[in-house]
Amino acid sequence: MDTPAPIKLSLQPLPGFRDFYPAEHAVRTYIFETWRRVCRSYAFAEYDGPMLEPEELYVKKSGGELVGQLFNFVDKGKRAVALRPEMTPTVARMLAVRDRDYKKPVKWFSIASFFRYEKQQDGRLREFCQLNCDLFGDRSTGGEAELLSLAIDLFRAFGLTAEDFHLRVNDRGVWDDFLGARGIAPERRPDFLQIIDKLEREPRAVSEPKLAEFSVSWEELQAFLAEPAPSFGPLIAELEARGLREFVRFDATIVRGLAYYTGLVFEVFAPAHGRALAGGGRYDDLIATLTDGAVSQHAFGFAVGDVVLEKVLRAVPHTRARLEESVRAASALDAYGVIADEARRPEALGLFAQLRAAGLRLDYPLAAAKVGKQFQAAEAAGARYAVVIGAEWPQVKLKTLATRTEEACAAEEVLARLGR
RNA sequence: GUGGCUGUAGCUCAAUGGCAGAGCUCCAGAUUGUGAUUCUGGCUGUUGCGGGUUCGAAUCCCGUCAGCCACCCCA
Repeated sequence: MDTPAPIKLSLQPLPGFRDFYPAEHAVRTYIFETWRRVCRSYAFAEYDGPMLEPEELYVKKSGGELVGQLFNFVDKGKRAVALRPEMTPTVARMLAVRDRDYKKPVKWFSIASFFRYEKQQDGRLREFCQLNCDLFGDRSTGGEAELLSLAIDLFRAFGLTAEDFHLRVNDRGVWDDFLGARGIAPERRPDFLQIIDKLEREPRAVSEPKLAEFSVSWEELQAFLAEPAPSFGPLIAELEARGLREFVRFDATIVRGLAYYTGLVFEVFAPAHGRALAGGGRYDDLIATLTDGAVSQHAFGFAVGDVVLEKVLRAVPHTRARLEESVRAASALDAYGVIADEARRPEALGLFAQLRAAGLRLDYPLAAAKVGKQFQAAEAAGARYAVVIGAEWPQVKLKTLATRTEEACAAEEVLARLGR
């Protein structure tokens, strides 16, 4: 029996997890607030669900294969549980339980953390955040266009343009038709879609033999891909009416990896990075699957991850500038209180309390400090004004830091002068 | 899960087998009622961790952990 080695406490977060110090947290807040603003403008309502779910919820819908990537364990009640790897099964479950309580269509969004036990690499962590937007109880082209439009505006809101991203849209139905016309059994559809999904990443020499197993030749497939998409006319018209046509491209090779997608699928693609910023699709059968048929509801949704989005926002100069300006503005103080005469600290504290109660963001030195230091602190905090309290109380001085101009006024006038 | 590269001060890095260093940051002072610049001083290390080779290891070897990158997978 070995004596256990003394455990040295690591000060690092676990692999794939992140500490959010104020600078990083401010960036995350900028992203989250932008997401919220856009979602609300589309009349989507925010919800959340449990971070921990029965492992079964994820196994049931896609078989046992993904269990190896779940962040799962057995709890003290001997339950097999998993930290949520995605929101869709949770939101589908929530909708199924209270289906009758909500008028259709249901438009919901959430901003939440997700987990997967994988080796981390560029843009992939073990904990990450996602925005999820879902539309239930609607199967119209108008609803699909609405969600695609939301997906576009979510990225335009950060300053990204059609140069930076576009949607790649397809309908899995085109492959059902393709396979049906060739007499290929529906059970083999997932395997076939796998080949299509990897078409872009794998060389022809790899894909061609796989296609041969379905009696599909390389030339035959290329000819099919070259055909114009048949049934997207109404969707295109909807997008054209919103002035969003340029953001959308139809591409039959987009099938998305998830097993539960049934019809329209899409991803938001950043060509300069060769990466997907978001992905989603229609999953009309999932709710019925989860409830063993007790509830059936149309569903269409997508998710946006925070990691790749932030990477892209930092890489594009104008979105980077916007991000940095927003972070700076969010943390800047309205005023810094300078206590020039410690004998007046009680009066100063009283005034500062009033200013804060009025909603101003204000800081001041917690202990006696030289006036020079206090102005340095005011500058470093990005304060717009310095309120100087000294021996001349109840007269105070109000200094505009950017212009270095100073004026005297009565203490009770400060709030009005600061413009609130 | 597989492979490649990399781990030295809070950060960026130097030191190629011979005294562990620099810049930046941070703190203090020059400057006891006004921010810049400058100058001066100060703090900071089990060289990721463990073992091996050697008179001597940050340096060479083995293992391990972590990070980055590419696979695998992608909810």
